Amino acid sequence: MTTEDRRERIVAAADRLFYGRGIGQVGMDAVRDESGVSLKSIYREFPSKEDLVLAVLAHRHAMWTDGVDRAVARTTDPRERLLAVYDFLAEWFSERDFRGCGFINAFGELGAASQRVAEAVREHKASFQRHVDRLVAEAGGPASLGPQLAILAEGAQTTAAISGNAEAAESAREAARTLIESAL
Amino acid sequence: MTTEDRRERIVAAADRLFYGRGIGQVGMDAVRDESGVSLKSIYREFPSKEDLVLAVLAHRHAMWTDGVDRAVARTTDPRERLLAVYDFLAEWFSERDFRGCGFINAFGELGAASQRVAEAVREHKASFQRHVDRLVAEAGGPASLGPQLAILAEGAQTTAAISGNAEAAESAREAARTLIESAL
DNA sequence: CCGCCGGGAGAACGGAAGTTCTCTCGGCGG
DNA sequence: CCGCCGAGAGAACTTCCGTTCTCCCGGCGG
Repeated sequence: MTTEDRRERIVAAADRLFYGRGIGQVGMDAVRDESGVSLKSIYREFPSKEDLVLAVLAHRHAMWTDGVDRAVARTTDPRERLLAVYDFLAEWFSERDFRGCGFINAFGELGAASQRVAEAVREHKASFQRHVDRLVAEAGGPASLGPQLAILAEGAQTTAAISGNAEAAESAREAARTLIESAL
Repeated sequence: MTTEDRRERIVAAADRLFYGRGIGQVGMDAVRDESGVSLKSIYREFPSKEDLVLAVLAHRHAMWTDGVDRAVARTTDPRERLLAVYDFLAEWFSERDFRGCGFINAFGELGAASQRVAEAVREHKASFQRHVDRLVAEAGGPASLGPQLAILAEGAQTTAAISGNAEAAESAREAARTLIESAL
């Protein structure tokens, strides 16, 4: 097993555990058991749990960005591309182990204690906002529309996580459609 | 000092600490120091930390509900009453120690570990949804509008918390206005 | 065949935190 | 005045967990 393999295994295992149970509820022992990599090797790759958390967030960011990109790429119509974001959310929400946005969860838990985590979360959200802004610009919408659409996406995530109703994505999509039509 | 006094002091202190730092980052010793009530008395009122967390959430729920009610009561025009929700958010976001929705934070941290906490958060959000639905009904809006407006409020909270820009409330309010006008 | 070394298993260490216990004091009823 | 009880101060106990260490094996170069 190569070093890269090990790194990926560790991050994938930690992601599953952190996301599923909450970061503070997961000990490094659990990461070892889930990944099959010894504590010694884990600590060689990630000098502290915080470093592992940051790696997990980076991994999640890549996955999320990929997912949105793929959904958006399914069409070329600028308006449909904007709405595709909510289609992606709908798919995500209906996954069996959906538990809200991992970044928001991490922020609520560690944002006050770890500046690095807080910064990673901020950057993730800023990146999403930039993406939405770009799609809005391509659709010829006003700059004020970007924040509104991003807020809808955020709200859908927490609503779906807490009340467990995946239809939040439909409501958000509907609202987005209204906002877009009213702005164009 | 009466028993009620003590209970309130404990809950108020715990609320400040839990909300400001995250629940897991606050020890019972810190609650003792902040409240000035001995551990023995704290544990007489609240048999476990989880019980204290639930009391804090109940307290927060009452505060939040009061705040929304007061903002809504400032006007009688049904449409303005709906928008007043976002005015309340704007005030809240600009408070110095705003750190997002305490319920969402608690849910991300403990939702998977504590069913009681998860249930309290769900009930809080459901209660807010009912409130919004009622306001929508009074304004003569369609049932589909309630969830959309609630999602906007949720999204504004996490957006404001993470990116630290209180203007999220303005964006949400703007979006809400558009949705309302388009639905009536 | 032999030694080296990367990695796993798991014990060990140190600190933090939830919970309980002991001791003490001050007020209040008899 | 005396004893009792509620409450605070703070130590003690236990468990958990982040982190490190020790021991051992198995493969790989000489």
